[in-house]
Amino acid sequence: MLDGGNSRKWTRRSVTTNTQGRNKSGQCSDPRKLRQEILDVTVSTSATLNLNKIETSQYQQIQHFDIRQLIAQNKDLASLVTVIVFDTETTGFSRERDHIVEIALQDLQGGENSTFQTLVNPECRVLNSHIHGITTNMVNRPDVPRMEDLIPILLKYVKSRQKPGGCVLFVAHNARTFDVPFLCNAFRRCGVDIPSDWLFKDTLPMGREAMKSEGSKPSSRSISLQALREHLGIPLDGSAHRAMSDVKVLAAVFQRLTFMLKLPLASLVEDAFTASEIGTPKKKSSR
DNA sequence: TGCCAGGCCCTCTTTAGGGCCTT
Repeated sequence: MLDGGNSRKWTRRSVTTNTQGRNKSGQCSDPRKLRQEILDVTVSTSATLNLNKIETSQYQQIQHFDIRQLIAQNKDLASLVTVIVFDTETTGFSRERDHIVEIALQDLQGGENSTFQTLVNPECRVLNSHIHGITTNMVNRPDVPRMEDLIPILLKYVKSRQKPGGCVLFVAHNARTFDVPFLCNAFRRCGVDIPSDWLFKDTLPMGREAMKSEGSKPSSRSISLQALREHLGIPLDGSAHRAMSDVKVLAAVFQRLTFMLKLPLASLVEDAFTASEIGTPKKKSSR
């Protein structure tokens, strides 16, 4: 159920989300319309956010989820697992100092509402616009959601894609040391826990393994997302280093890698990690 | 003044160092 109750106050400032790659300014004052627009991901959306802490906490109370128990019980994983490829653009590499400026998701089961994309207001200057083309002026605006505005929407969107009693497998390139720590820190700053039924899969070691299986020396071939895309003959759709464009590339790369490595869904899920397994940053080593 | 990201993997290796990957 997406509504989650009717007694909440709708007082947050207006924001703009965009679920298909284009941002459109504008506001919506009707909460019911907001709900409809957030889920209507085949068109650009604009929204006034009215979600409060109480609503967010509803998602934090998800019961502990143990996918390994389901595997042991030989449950039909295809009917339980939602695979979502995602990518984040940030203000830099530091998970502590830098912030997310764009996030995009694609549910691999496809169909209506299968993609979600939005810019994120980092509330700081964007100094690496030369990388992704996202400028300070594009995101430091009242109609672009801050992370605390976005999290309830994101939780709702993912919940809307989730299968009853199932989990979500989020896939990203370098997920373990980049996207997931950034996501964890963004949630932590907002006082929200990553749901325990969110699992994560990193395609970086998959790419390394696939190259190895082809006989390449590990050090001789790049396993960056763009290098894998070129190697696998996948066309670039949009600009590299924009979140949705990279998500589309990664979705194709991920499916090719699972085929090359003959990885069944159970294996993918079993090797996945949870947000709680992402440790706190270590002190810089002496080397 | 010193720091400025962090984890994984490879090798000229494991009591270490350096490159890759993400923005």
